[in-house]
Amino acid sequence: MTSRRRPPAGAAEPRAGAPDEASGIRTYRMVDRSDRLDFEIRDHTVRPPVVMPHRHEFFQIEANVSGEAHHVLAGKRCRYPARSLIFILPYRVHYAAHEPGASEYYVINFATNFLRHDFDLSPLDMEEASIAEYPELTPFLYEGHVDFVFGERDFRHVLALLQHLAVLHRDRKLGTIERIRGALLELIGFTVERYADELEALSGRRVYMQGRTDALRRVLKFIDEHLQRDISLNEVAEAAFLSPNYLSQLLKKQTGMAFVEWLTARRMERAQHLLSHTGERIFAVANAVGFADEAYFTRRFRQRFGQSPSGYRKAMRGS
DNA sequence: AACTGATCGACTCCAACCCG
DNA sequence: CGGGTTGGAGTCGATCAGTT
Repeated sequence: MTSRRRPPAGAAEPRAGAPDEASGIRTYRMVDRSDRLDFEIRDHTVRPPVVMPHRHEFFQIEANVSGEAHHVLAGKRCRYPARSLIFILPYRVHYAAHEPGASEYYVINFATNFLRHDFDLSPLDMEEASIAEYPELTPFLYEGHVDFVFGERDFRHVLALLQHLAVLHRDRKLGTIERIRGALLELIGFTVERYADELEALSGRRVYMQGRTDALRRVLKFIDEHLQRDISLNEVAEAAFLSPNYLSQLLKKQTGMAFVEWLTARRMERAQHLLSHTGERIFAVANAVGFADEAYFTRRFRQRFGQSPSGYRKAMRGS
């Protein structure tokens, strides 16, 4: 971001549960749903689930322990019986509905770079990730095509992992994050192993939940490649051979986010990585993710994550 | 070094329109 | 009907200057 003024939008930085007024679909951030910005697990006693179609910027795994339920993913009603898991990729419109008062369930939320520090896929590119390169994404990619329902014995293992994660999350110390990551990978890996045949067959047929236009793909690629400098809507639109206004609408429709919102989200994800894994000064981190003004960067960071960049760095190093 | 306040203009949003 | 464009009004993010 150089000297040019950078822009806003009616759809500013998502406030708690980003209101998408056009569609009524909200986009939640970790800070909206969790005290922690990296990982959270909670059960049905903590708070009711969101029962309206919504998206989030993070990964989500839901586990229905008992009781009738169903979930709706991208408008398609899917099974979600007792002893089953559902895996939700960032930005997928979905919701789960449980039988009132009768269901027991767990919800796990985790940030996009929680499993791998070097995770470099843009959220929308995740939908077409290779399962050889990103095996941990497999159940997320094929949610809606496979019902991840377990037998009693297998689910005992799943439930034990969930309970273990809940205990770890409740009392974090130095090293706990690594244990949480390990247990989470075990949960995902266990699921992938149990459904390996179906998942490999789907992967072989290159079945995806939804395709996106080439134009949008060009846009997201361009944004990711130029995050570190000033990018204007006009420039991106030109690179994607679209009109700026149409690009604005397209992005909103596909992601629920306005151009600057999306750009800032990607910038902040990269900033989080730099803060937790390098000793770069705040000024340098701000510059590296395209903010010429560290002050402004700090404010946007706090707005998004509920804490300052330095506070975030301390928290990450301490946990 | 990190953060806040005040200001201004780039961008979003929306409705109407074109085109195939 | 879906993909794309146009144009104007109002919003809110980027910046500079100042403070902690």
